[in-house]
Amino acid sequence: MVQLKQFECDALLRAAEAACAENGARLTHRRRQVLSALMQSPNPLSASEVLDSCNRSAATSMPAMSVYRILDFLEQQSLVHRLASSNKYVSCSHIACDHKHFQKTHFLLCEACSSVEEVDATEEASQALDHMASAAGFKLTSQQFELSGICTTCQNNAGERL
Amino acid sequence: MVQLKQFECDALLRAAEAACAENGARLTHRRRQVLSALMQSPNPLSASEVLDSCNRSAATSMPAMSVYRILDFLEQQSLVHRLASSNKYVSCSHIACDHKHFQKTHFLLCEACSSVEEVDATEEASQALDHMASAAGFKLTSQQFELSGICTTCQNNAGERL
DNA sequence: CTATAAATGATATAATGTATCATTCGTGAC
DNA sequence: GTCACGAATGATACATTATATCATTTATAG
Repeated sequence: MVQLKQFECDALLRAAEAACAENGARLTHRRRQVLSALMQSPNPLSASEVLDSCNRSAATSMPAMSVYRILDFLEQQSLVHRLASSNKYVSCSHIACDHKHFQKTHFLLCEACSSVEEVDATEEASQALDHMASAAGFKLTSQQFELSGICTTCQNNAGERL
Repeated sequence: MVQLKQFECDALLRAAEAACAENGARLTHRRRQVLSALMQSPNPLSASEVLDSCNRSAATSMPAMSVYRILDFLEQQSLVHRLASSNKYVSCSHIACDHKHFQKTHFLLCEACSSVEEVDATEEASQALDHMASAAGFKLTSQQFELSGICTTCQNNAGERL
């Protein structure tokens, strides 16, 4: 997950608008504010962090209520993902491309810098997990997991400090 | 995860007491109340559900504050686990045996009945996930994941209803 | 028995999320 | 254009969940 430059952000917002339109929904001003707050953040944001971010960068202040509503909306549109483990939100990294969200995406969470990487599941991993679950009689319904670790950057930083 | 009979519960409480003693900690009355509430529940419980459960089954009412404190304590002692995805707690299924918590345990969460199964990670799955993560430059620090699915019982129930 | 630290009780307050209804805005019918 | 309608937002109240703090009680060692 990388902080976006303004022109990249604009392009994504246009793509998001198109995605909404396909579903008969609209990407309103408020929704755009929330989505771009998430797109511009290098880390996942909680609802109130989104609120703060919106209120810092805009003239008219956003009601807290709206943030909750809009995050739900954006999640339904698959424009943002909710990370259950931290109850925070990230903008989807597939807004521009037309990945139709196979439900085989995982999130790698860096414990050091809190950055998030959205990765496609490998066949290998999917099968291994399915296999493990079925040994306990479970049939997995979701293949969207949140895995904790340390990202490349932070591994390097740790090395340098030694 | 199965609701425990009273005598099983007592045996586990004794084992838990011993585990605490090893760490120089005590399993007090209040802590015992909280732990047995979790052991007797077939599902994970939130902090306030634990509180309700304690207050239903005891004469003296427990302050809410204590529940938070005690859940933290029990988690440190590895007697209960916190499920990040739902922010609920389950009693550890290894209290009696001396699994020393290799950090290679996963939780299978049934979406239908909310029951939880604690399973050991397979080598296969561990490797596949490590491999997937390292392809994105991540080094996994935890191998304790929460996987959503449907348990055997609920699969069968669904079949019968058709 | 007493000093000490740990644990609990009690209270206040912060943080987060939901329910509800009035108002505004965008869109299509006319 | 403007009117009616539904969607979206604003505003308020409230419920739920969690933290901070300090007084009190309890267990244990000396």
